[in-house]
Amino acid sequence: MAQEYPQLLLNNQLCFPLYACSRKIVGSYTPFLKPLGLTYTQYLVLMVLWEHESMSVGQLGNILYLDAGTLTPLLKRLEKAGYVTRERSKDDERITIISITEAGNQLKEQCKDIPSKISAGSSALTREEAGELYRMLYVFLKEE
Amino acid sequence: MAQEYPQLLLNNQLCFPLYACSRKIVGSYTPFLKPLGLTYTQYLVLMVLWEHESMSVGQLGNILYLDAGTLTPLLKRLEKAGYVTRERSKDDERITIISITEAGNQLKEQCKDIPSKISAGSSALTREEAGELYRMLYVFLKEE
DNA sequence: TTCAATTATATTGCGCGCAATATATTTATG
DNA sequence: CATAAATATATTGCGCGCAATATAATTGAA
Repeated sequence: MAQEYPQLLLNNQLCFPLYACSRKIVGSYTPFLKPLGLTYTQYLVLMVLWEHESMSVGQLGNILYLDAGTLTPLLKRLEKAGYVTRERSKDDERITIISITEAGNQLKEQCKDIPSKISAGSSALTREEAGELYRMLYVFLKEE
Repeated sequence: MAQEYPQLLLNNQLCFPLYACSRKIVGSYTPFLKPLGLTYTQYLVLMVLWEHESMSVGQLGNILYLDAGTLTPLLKRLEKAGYVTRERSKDDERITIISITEAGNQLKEQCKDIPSKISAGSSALTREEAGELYRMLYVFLKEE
């Protein structure tokens, strides 16, 4: 059947390649993360904590664009694995402070070569193009 | 804590903005799709069927980069809603043929203005930039 | 022709991702 | 000071998304 509404064609939408691409690239981390017992989202959380050491659930959510419904159970799994601690702030009992543990910091050593292995496979874009892509994605992210 | 491995900084990775961006844009469809009782992925499936009318589960998966583990339950929900039918091929009983129904085709009328409403909110990129973004995403998608 | 390999879909299990709601704490207001 | 509003996190429910496994049909090779 011919499509009388060209705007409804999959190939005319920016959203679909973005969605498919995101899943594909996130999936490309699995071979490296699964042996460590990590998911991609857990890896993102750890990257933030490797940089900042300690942070509230809400701050983590602001940085990663995730809410407590996603983060709370994920953080409990990381806690159970021994990579983070969860404790209520003394100053404000509403806030839960997440901190990286010694074991969590040691994971960094096992993860430090992952980015280069990932980007090795996706050399189809030049450095400039990748930079431009990065910039455009942040235009969307920062919007409104 | 300073990060001794700059490649592990969130802001140095292309994958994260892609992942966050994808979720944000997919989420922007919700206000339009939820009143119709559809999810974004169901909407993608319907877009393919509005164009092609009838197709196997495997073909749908090839187009949308999704596997039977995702598609089978999703298609059963669309069947239950009356938007598609699922029947085994006469020629090859392994194949399940998905076909759009009358009711499924009528949904097209209610969806035809969604793309313009979505892109209206994301006018931060010029037409040329959007085209360039689209092209780069497909470079990743088609890779290997 | 028989049976092993291949193909197509379905099922199971688990971790998101997010909307909606609940709970507890803090802040603001009268 | 009492209490209503705001804030931060937790819980619940549901639909993906995907790996792993299962099932059934078809194809291929001896």
